[in-house]
Formats: sequence, structure tokens, C-alpha cells
Amino acid sequence: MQSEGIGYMIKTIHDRMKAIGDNDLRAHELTYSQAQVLRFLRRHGSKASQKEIEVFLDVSHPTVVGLVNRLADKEFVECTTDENDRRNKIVTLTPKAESLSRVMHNNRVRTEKAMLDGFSNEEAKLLAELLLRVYQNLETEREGNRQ
Amino acid sequence: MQSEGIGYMIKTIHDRMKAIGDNDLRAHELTYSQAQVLRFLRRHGSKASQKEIEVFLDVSHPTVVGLVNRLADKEFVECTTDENDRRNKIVTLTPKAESLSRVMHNNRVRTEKAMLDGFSNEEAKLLAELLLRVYQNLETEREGNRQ
DNA sequence: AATAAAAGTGTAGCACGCTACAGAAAGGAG
DNA sequence: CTCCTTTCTGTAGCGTGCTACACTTTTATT
Repeated sequence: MQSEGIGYMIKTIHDRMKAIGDNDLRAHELTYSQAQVLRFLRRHGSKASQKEIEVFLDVSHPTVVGLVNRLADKEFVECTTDENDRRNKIVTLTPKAESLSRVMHNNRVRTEKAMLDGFSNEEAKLLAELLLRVYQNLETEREGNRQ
Repeated sequence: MQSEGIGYMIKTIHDRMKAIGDNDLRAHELTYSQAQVLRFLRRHGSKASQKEIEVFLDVSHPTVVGLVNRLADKEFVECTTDENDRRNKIVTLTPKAESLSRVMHNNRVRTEKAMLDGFSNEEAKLLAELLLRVYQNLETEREGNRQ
């Protein structure tokens, strides 16, 4: 495992995390990424434009279109046009979604805790710092590729 | 970023890593995951059963079916039936794939190095150890969910 | 030997990530 | 005012991951 390098470990951990998250939320007909959208909306006054969701999730805009459409189909969210700037699509939480915020929060805390089981506070903080540096290194790598 | 938790960071790093890997390999009509399959085969005597690939990649078997089919379409790999046990499908590297091993290796080393830019040996080792523990925690979490 | 269980593979259908291309609305330059 | 650019959203098409179900082959049980 370790000998396969950091990249392999990150990928495998991501796969597991996603599987566990999806599994926890399946009873509520939600997925890991959809729950992230709802969480962001909740902390953002229950409404946001698709662009704002895109920036927060740090994914491409077609990905957000798909997520929001599926959430709208299941009535976790409603979409309207911003009359001040008709380019913007405003996504608003429904009461149905609001009622799940506690469940989602608990799942999130539980998973995060499970991942860090046996970690001291210092170790958890250290891991976050090292990961942040990896992320920043990849960002500069990506910028380099763009020129 | 850090305040969003370890899970968020892992996911974002994974997305970036995959994008960079895919981008590097696009010229050769390969992807990140496909290259992982080729790399495993190369280190495994240039042939393996789908099951062995599945265990190494740590993904579900339908995922491997897809990967191998696409590699076979592009003639990086050839498939035969194991006559000793007709359940097994043997996947073998073609010369076309062998000729790319150096390029793929260089890409891999470069990306891994870029991720760890500015890390001391101790920090890199520490990160790998912490990630291993996270992985193991998730494995036990997954086993718990299975009962 | 007949039947049941296990192992390997395949297919269907979905979610989510991407790039590339297209369209509508807003803002700026002339 | 007109034209061009920017910004936001949408669609098409693909790769990779999953679960659930089905099939074939081997192994184990009785």
C-alpha cells in the first residue's frame, strides 16, 4: 500500500470515503456530493447561484448542473431565475432538505471522526497541514500545465 | 479549505490528481486508471487475470471489465481464456503497451514529486503513515457497515 | 453421481467527474 | 447605439466508480 505512493493512497481513500458516505445517505435518497451541495446551501442562507456552488465544490459547471438537476428532481431544492441578473440561476433549499440537515451533519461528523480514529489532535492537525500543501502543489502544477 | 475537513481535502486532491494524470497521458490515448492497470501488468510478468487486477486496484469487478475492454479496444492488451481454469480471463500486455512503460513511469515519478514539492523525507514518510492509518480506519468502518 | 456452494466474469443502469461546444444575458469599447 | 467580450448556464459524450443481477465454471457436499 505505502509503496504504491501517495497518489495511490489518496485515490483509494477517496473511493472508500465516497462509498461509505453514499451508503450512509442511501436511505434518504442522497449521495455524498449531493449532501455537500445541501450543506453549502444551508450555510449560505439557504440559497445560492449555481456559480457559487461551483466555486465552493471546486468542480466544473456541468457537474453542478447534474447535481442540482437531480436534487431538484427529488425536490430537495427549487430553482428560479435571478431577476436582477437573468444569467444567474438561484437554487433554494426546500423544507424537505432542511429537515435532513441534522442527519447529514451527524453522518459527516461520524465519518470524519471514524477516519481520524486514534489520531491525537496534533496528528489530525498535522495531516490537514500536509494535505493542504499537497493541494497547493497540485494547483501550481495545474497552472503550469495551462500555459 | 482546511476547515472543510479531511474528507473534503482528500476528495479535492483526488480530483486534481486525476485531472493532471489524465492530461499527461492524453497524448497516448490513456487515462490515469488505465495506466495503473498497465503498470501492474508490467510488474506482474506482463500478464494477470482480471481478478488479480481487481484485487490490486482495489475496485469492483465491473470497473475492471470496463478498463480492460477499453485497453483491449486500443490494443494495449490482449485477452485469452485460462485453459487450466476456464473461469479466468488472462490479460496480457502487447508490445505497444510495453513501449510506453518508460513514458508512464516518468509521468508517475514527476507527478508524485510535484505533489511532495517542498516536503522533507520525514514529512513525506509521515504523510504516508498518517494516510495509511486513515485508510485502515475506513476499512474497519466499512466492515462494520457490512453486518 | 447429483446437487449445492463458491469463484470469476459479464451486463444493466446509475452518479459524478471531465472537456468541448453552444447559447443567452450583461457589460464595455468604439 | 452597435459590436465584442465576459459571465453564467446548458448539452453531448466520455471514463470510472458503484450495486444488483445473471451466467459459466469449478469445487465441495451429500
